Amino acid sequence: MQTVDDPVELLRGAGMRVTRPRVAVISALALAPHSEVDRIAADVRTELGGVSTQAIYDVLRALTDVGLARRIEPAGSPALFELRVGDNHHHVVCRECGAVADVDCAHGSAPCLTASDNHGFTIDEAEVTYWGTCPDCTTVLETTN
Amino acid sequence: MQTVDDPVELLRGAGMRVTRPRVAVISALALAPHSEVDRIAADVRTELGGVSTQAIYDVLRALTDVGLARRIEPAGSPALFELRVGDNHHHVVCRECGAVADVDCAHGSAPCLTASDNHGFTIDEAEVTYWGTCPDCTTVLETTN
DNA sequence: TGTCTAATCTTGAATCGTTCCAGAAAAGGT
DNA sequence: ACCTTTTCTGGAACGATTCAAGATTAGACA
Repeated sequence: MQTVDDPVELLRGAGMRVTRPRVAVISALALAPHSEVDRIAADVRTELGGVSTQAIYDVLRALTDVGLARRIEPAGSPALFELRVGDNHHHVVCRECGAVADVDCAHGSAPCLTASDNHGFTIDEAEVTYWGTCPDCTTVLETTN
Repeated sequence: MQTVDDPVELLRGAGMRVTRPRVAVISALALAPHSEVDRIAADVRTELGGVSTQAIYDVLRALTDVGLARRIEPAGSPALFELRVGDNHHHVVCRECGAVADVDCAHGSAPCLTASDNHGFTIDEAEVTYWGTCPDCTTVLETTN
């Protein structure tokens, strides 16, 4: 899973131009999945020096458009990005600190697509967000009480 | 289902003050579930005249805090509100127009709480969002092609 | 029924995340 | 090397939401 594919390969494979900001963004996401834009921008700047916020947004949009990255938006959180795509996995989000972890789909490959009553909608994706408390925050809460 | 409980009763039952804006917001939500703040504000103003946007936000927060309303935030959409609470139901969202419909949980009462690997998280809710195309937009898309 | 106080509402400004715009820079095919 | 198209920069703008301070009001209690 943690196969950190060469960013250059990924970009070429998707028929995209290889630019420093893009490579840096992919590297940043490989090291820190579920990062928000600010975090990604900070990481990229650490590596490259000055890069405009706009460039980060543009790169992330380009990556998600071609399917190299995925954008998730848990309620109350800014957009988060990850490189793991195409396997219909889900997420657990910590109510306390916002930490996010991956969760493989519990029901197989294309599972949750079954809604009891779809109201005539054509459903193509089921997105599951588990809400709870992460190990760290659980510890803190117990200590506090 | 469409039991439009008396807003005043609901508020009293929750130990909340009964104010015109609150009653109007509840009425608006009863008639148009899954409304965004702007929509709710418009409906409330139609009924009461001038009400500040802030008041709408305050009322909605108060209602969600006591559990009379529920806030949902589909990715890319402003917050939506509904009165149907406590039954762990889910939503279908139209990718084209943003229309939202309710979907009863397919797996029973407290179902989706089972994650394959919870990474040590304590999970208390599973939120499912189905993405697809609503009947209206399906028709339009077919006509266009 | 009048008084009092905490809860609520108004007005207006501020914040956050994100997008739009126009021009400068640069990747990569020819 | 050159040229076209894509990408990046800088700065302004935007929508949704929240913050802050003071005026108003619902409802408990005398």
